[in-house]
Amino acid sequence: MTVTILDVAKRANVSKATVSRVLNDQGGYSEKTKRHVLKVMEELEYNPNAVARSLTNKRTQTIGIVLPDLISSLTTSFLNEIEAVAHKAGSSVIVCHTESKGTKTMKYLQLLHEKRVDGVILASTILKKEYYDYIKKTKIPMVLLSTDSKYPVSSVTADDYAAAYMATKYLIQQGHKKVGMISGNKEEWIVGNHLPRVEGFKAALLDNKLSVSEKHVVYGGFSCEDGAAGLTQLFKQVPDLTAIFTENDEIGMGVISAAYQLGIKVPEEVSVIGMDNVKFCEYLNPPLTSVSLSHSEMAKKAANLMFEIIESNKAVTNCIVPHRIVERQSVSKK
Amino acid sequence: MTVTILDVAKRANVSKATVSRVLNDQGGYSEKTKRHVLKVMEELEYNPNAVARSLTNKRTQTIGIVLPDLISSLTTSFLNEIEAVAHKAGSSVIVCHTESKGTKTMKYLQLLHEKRVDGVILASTILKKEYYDYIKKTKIPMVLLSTDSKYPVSSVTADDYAAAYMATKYLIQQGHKKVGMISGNKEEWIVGNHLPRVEGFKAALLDNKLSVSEKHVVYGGFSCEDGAAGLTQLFKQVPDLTAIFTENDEIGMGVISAAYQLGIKVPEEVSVIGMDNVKFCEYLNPPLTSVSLSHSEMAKKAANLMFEIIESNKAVTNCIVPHRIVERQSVSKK
DNA sequence: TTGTACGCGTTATCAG
DNA sequence: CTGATAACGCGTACAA
Repeated sequence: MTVTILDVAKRANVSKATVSRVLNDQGGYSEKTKRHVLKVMEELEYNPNAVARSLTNKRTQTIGIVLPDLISSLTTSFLNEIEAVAHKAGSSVIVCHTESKGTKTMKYLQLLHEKRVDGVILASTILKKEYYDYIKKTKIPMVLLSTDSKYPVSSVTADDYAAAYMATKYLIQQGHKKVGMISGNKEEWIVGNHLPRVEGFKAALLDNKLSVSEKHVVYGGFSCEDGAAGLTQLFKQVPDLTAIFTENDEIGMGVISAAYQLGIKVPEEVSVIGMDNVKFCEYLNPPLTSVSLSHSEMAKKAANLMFEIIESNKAVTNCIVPHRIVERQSVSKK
Repeated sequence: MTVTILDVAKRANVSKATVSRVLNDQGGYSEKTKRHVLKVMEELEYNPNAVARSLTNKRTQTIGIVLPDLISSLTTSFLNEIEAVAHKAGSSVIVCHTESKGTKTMKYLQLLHEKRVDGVILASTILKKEYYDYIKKTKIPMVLLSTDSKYPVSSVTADDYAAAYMATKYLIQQGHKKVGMISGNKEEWIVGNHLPRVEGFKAALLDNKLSVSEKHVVYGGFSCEDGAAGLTQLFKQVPDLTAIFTENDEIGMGVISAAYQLGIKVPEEVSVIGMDNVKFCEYLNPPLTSVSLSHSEMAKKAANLMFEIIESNKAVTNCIVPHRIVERQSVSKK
């Protein structure tokens, strides 16, 4: 069947051990035998078996990433960066896609453990006690991506509160006094029982002595549809609105689209600022001003952290990536 | 350390064999011992080792998917569908991301073989002879997603030629006589040495006795930027243009955006039709008419096909998913 | 119904 | 420098 290390050994008149040694060039053999063995490998088209290797090694050179239903641009940024880093580190990545409600998360954790992945990156998912207990017991190295947690687990996140504050303050600085927010679903993003983005929004308003109430924010989902629906809802709740902060860019895209259909001019009649600074912002009409959370940077950091933990047992590290506003044409002065 | 099947066996006063049997409930044991063994597993928090299992099994319950740099919405559709199907089939998926030029493809194929994946889905990538020879030699089950090939390999694709033809014909039916195309990079999509979408475009024009020449199509990349650049380039090459067919929706998004910035009205001055019918089409200003290739359907089919091949050695199957035009507001009658 | 013993492909530990 | 040989954790004929 498939040629094994033993076949190579026989053909080369050496022992398995020697073949294994040159395979992982560990040294401890003559140049001559090395060349010979290498040649035989060529001839036999030998291909090592990573499964067998992993069994003795206790390393699979594979990490898992589990993530919920996210905007495709986010998912892609995360995946691309992580895969790139992993590949550089000689590892592969298994993707586990928990649907929105995250009931599958625990199952995936178990599955990944069964496959003996070297570590798992948990993205945009609240670390429940159940999960924490599990990874603690099994000692699976884990890093949280884009979520914080009260447990001692490494993480890389953005400062959602501060970013939302910044976005709102920006609007205020442009002269807006009546500003609303379209948020994503309440349940899904609860981190430690609060909504950092909503709180940042409110705080900025309060600090500038502007009116805020529950009427100023509408809760929906994270998609374009929700943005479109949110716009009319928000105007219903506070009719003299002049600016809107949307929890992410898809929502922002939805409101720009809905405004267009409704004949409301952006930014002349309403300004809108999004969040995430996803690629398409630049290509909307008008281009969407957004606060950049550089998800790819977060993902890259998370992946690098992961391998540091795997390889050198690095201590729990929590890192926060910076954010900034990138101005385009969806916000005007008031 | 970690508890193995042997630990369970000892504690339960049975042999490994018995434990193994109840583990895979193969029957051939008394209800009593089954319950007992199960209980012991619980107590010991036994977690099977998939690596060891794979070694004897010759099945890793893992498939690989290799794909190039694609639009994020495509990547996500592909991945989500494939992962869902795989998960239902009790498998995981390893993602391999070959950068645009695809030089890493061969390496990934080898890597996946080394990991002894049960099969690989190759997406949007030309099946070079080198790849084909390799999968033939190694007997890795493979299905092509969104690419055809002259080799006997299973595949699920769209009929790019027909779809492009349909898009162009649609424009013509709306009364347009001067229509151009913005295509993606020449090299990347060469399938059997031709560009089906470009050819479909040209054929539709010819069949309707309209003028076509190399001037009517500009070649660039597949992104928004390329669409934006393509627009001005195309107008330079044929100034009296009234309609544009773009090879994908991102390009279409780019031209809509560029047109807006240039003060060219869509669809009043130029109509544009895209391809792929990606989610965001609906939320552009104006919403982009596009020919739907239902990528998620393709991906689902591909994944299902993959498992049929793995499990029942299904013969080479080539399937083509249908396409249709979904009308929105970016095309007007002339 | 249950146990024994061997194989899966590598790596690692000792000897020589 | 090189070769036996024992793990690694599990499945499975074969035997009892």
